[in-house]
Amino acid sequence: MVSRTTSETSRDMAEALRRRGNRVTPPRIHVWEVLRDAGEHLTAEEIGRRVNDRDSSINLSSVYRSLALFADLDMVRESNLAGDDAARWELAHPDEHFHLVCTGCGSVDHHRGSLVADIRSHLASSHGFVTEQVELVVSGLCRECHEGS
Amino acid sequence: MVSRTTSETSRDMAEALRRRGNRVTPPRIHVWEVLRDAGEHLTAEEIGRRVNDRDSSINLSSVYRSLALFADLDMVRESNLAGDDAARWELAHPDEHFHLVCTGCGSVDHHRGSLVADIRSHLASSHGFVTEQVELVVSGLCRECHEGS
DNA sequence: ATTCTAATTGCGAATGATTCGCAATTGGCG
DNA sequence: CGCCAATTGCGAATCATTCGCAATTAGAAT
Repeated sequence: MVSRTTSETSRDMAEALRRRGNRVTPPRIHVWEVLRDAGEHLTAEEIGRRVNDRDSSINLSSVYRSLALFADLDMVRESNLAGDDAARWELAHPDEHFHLVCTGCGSVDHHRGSLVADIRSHLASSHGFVTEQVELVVSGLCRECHEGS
Repeated sequence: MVSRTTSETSRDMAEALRRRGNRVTPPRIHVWEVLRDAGEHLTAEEIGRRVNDRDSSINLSSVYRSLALFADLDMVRESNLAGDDAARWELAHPDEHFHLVCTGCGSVDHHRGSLVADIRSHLASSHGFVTEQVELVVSGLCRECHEGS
């Protein structure tokens, strides 16, 4: 069963681009596939490195431009993990999640659950606030680091 | 009734600094008081401007250094509001809150409530994750902008 | 009060992520 | 196959934040 809300395949990605009048170009294809294969959130720099492993002629600027475009189309998501300098990117997922950053081991866990939806409904009912995006980053100690100390 | 957990007065701030062996200097005093008087989150640049209104000899670097020190002592809090470039600062408050950023009018509301505590306890019980800091920024449309459209 | 010394400052230069301008290239419709 | 606006590569520009370092200063000791 293929989801139509997320463009899981490169083909879907290409369609999504063309539908909006954007071209399907090597930088975009590679950025997409790198993000796809990584599964995790990557720095623009990391993405650039991996893209260059596939095609060394692609410039970092184009990586940034591709990411900006995909973000605009809600196909990738940018997040700024706790007090960090560089933004990180990942494929957009329909089910919202947030990040658990462990200050002990540096691991970043993707936490899925109803929390984000709860926040959304809480704000809607109590504040008349229509949520567009929830940016939630929790830092602390994961179970392993906590028990180990 | 004066809170002892937050150093509400400049005197308390001075004590807190000296207790840790830090000096009480003009940059620190002014940064503190500007933040205190503003009540809201300000950019380092904005803080610098206001500090300079009081003492034009104070350098922006010192503003940054003061902020970093206060943040280290948990006396001010840095937050990176939604997809923004510059960080914003405010006095640390013992009761946790988060920010509601309206994409319509640009207003930033401070939302107090149990949500942050809920997140904290949820993660502790279901994930064994000991929360240190919760960074939550919700963007969307506030009631006024929502109704007005 | 005066002295001493490490902490702190002001200044300007460095950094590092991200963006921009622009001429050269190229996707994709006809 | 050819056109032409969209896109790229490249290098320079931004912009917030940080750093190095010599000069200044808070505050403990005298």
